[in-house]
Amino acid sequence: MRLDNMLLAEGMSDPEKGRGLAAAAAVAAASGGVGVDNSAEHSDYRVKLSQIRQIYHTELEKYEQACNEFTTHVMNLLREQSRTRPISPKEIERMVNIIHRKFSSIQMQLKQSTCEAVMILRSRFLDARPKRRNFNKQATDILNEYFYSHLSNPYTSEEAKKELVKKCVITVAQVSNWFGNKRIRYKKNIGKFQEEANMYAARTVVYVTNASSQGSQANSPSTPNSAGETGSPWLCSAIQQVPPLCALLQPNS
DNA sequence: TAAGATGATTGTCC
DNA sequence: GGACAATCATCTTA
Repeated sequence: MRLDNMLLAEGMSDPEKGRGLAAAAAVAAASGGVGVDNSAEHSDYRVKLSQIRQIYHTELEKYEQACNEFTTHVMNLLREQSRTRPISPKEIERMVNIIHRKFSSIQMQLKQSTCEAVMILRSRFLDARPKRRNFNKQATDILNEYFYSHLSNPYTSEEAKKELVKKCVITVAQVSNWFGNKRIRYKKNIGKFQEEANMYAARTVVYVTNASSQGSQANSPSTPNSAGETGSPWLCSAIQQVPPLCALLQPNS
């Protein structure tokens, strides 16, 4: 019963629907007019689902035909035997029932295999984790600028997060992930990030200098938290191990 | 193609 | 619930 429900949910119970979808999906796939990877994958999924559906119905028809043929064959045999011994209608009915039970158990196996195939297909196409994409250069730049200009306290407030989300065109979770990864990787290997830190710190210095020379306050990144700030535990454990960076980040440098 | 870089996930701690 | 640390999975580069 559960198998039937699942097959019904996947549209397996309607052979015509299967053919129609298969044709539509095949046309979509062949035309190449699929806008995004996702829908391309989904059309591939539909094509494969339709193939499974067709195989299922072909096999089902075959089994039904075989069942009928075998039943007829056994009936004929019984009729032959009835010449030599008396065969009651009950006995014939019993034999037919046995045959039908056998074939329905085979059908059940077919349904089970079909369900398994559909589930594998689903897990491969629909439930699969989306592929990772690197952020674009601009987004990485913005995130790095914020990180290095807030080295003394590289944590994002809700507001800053929202702003970074807007600027980088990524999600809040991605911003949080990025900062989480960055903090850990920076701490683990400050030496490796020194050059990068110097570069972004220099950028910030230039930016702030330009901004102040124009008589305006720097507004990007939001609420710039002077990187030269002292007293932060983070600063102590991280930035102070990079003397050139420290020098660069001194307020009066 | 291997190694390194990087975004995402998971488990743990506070 | 957020931060951290370890790890996974994928991408990029030499």
